[in-house]
Amino acid sequence: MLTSQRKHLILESLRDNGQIVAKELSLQWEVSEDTIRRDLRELAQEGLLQRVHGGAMPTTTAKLASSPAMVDLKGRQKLAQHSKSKLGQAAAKLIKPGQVVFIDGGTTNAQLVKNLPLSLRATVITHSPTIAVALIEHPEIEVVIIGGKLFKHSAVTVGAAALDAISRIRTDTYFMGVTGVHAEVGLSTGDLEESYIKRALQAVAANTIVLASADKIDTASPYIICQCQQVNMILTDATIGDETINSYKEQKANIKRV
Amino acid sequence: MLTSQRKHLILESLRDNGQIVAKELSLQWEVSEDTIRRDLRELAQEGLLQRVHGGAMPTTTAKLASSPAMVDLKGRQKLAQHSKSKLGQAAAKLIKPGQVVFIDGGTTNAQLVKNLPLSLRATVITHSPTIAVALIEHPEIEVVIIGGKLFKHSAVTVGAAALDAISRIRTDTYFMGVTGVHAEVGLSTGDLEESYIKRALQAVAANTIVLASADKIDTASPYIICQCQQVNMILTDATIGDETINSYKEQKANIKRV
DNA sequence: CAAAATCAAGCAAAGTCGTGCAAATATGTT
DNA sequence: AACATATTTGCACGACTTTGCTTGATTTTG
Repeated sequence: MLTSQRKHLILESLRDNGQIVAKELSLQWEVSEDTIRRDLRELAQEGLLQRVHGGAMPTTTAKLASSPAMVDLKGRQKLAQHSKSKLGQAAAKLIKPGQVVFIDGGTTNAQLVKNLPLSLRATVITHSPTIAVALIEHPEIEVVIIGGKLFKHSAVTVGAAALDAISRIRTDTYFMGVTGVHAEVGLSTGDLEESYIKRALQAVAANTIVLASADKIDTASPYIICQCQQVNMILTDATIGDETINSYKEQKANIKRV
Repeated sequence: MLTSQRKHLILESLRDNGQIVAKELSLQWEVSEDTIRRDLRELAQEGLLQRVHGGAMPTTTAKLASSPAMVDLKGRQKLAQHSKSKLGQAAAKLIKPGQVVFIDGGTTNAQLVKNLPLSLRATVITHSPTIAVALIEHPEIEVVIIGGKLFKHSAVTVGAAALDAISRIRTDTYFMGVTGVHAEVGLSTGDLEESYIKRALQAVAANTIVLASADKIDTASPYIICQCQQVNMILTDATIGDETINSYKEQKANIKRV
């Protein structure tokens, strides 16, 4: 396993779980605890996390007096968040008044919800309780929740009950969340159940739009959802290079930067 | 569990409940009381809380000696929080390993969830996305969400879809939330749709337990769910007087104070 | 006052950390 | 291709931290 890849995954895990336990990761990835500790040391040096005995915590949660490293870090976080937020803003503009849309789980789609205007009148169907809670604030949006067994890693419902409920709806647009976008492999996700749900959702949607932040581009996860050209649009970061974009266009995928 | 993680949770719990009881946290997190006491000692050293015999209090409460009126007000708020938390604790103890329970929406039931031990293995069915999100932290609890149209005022799903999903389940215990408890009127709530859902849930549950904080007692809301004696138990505040309790017992209602 | 609960201090076991070192693997140069 | 240089990784070692337990003091409660 590559060092940079590991560091990347550490930060991702920190975002997802709010904490890092060195021993857990060493077991999970079959490397020594020393290696994880070294990674944590270096990431802490860059101000990307806070080391604690046994692992690490996000710097935001850490209650430390402002250190010189903190300024640097906050700027960097803002930057990464900013491009995700841009993506969310662009996606939010695609929802027109009166439409019925399905919003998938995931942090990128959470950004979409954050950017929805409070006055928007629309119907949002979701299988993510997190998204549903975020939409309570919007008085004009009718929210419908797809029930089922809660898959905790992604915080969305899955299983037969969810599939059954999905089969009884039709939506204008489906905002699909993915963990991997790859020109040859296609769109992919980390859980088999989820991949079935995503295909079912695509089948009942007139349009499917994928929101993929830069870190998802040119990566693949275990379970393939469909090919890139099978969705109506892939929305990604402005930071992605021209040649990368072209590799997707060669596959006739409709990929757009914002 | 990481030390720093635990300290953050202590401060969070202090904000939520207005007080810390060392023994309770040691039971809930399955660490020795010494460990909790050590954490409290160190947090007190940093001035983040005020140690008291048996646990800790927020520093703000202690500092308010200056304005007598404010002490009273803040103290009352803290007290109200504390008694709600007590109710949650008592209810949490009623859930036994392996059981299948339905947890209704509402702040009192949210307190129940906060007090569930992390190691509890059980199945929780809910129609509240808020409750579902709170349970993501619990690794051993299987969460099932009842889908439907989201009723925003209470943040629970309602409607035909929800009723249909409810008709297909059976639970050991239903923790019902209400907005009114009255000896003559019975149990009531503020929304018609919700009252139907609550009756349906009661019908599929072997036991129904009502959690009612002091402010609900002897009040009535527009939509009646059922009579007080039709549920297996009504759990309420220790602050309720004996004569009030007796007025319910005369109706053969099983009301208990904690 | 006396029983019960809570507390602090000290101790030992287990867990975690940093440093130095050597083997394995990449990278660059001749 | 052969060699030198740099990076990465796992291991060993001693130092440090955390934790639960014991003991005896202190506080609370009836």
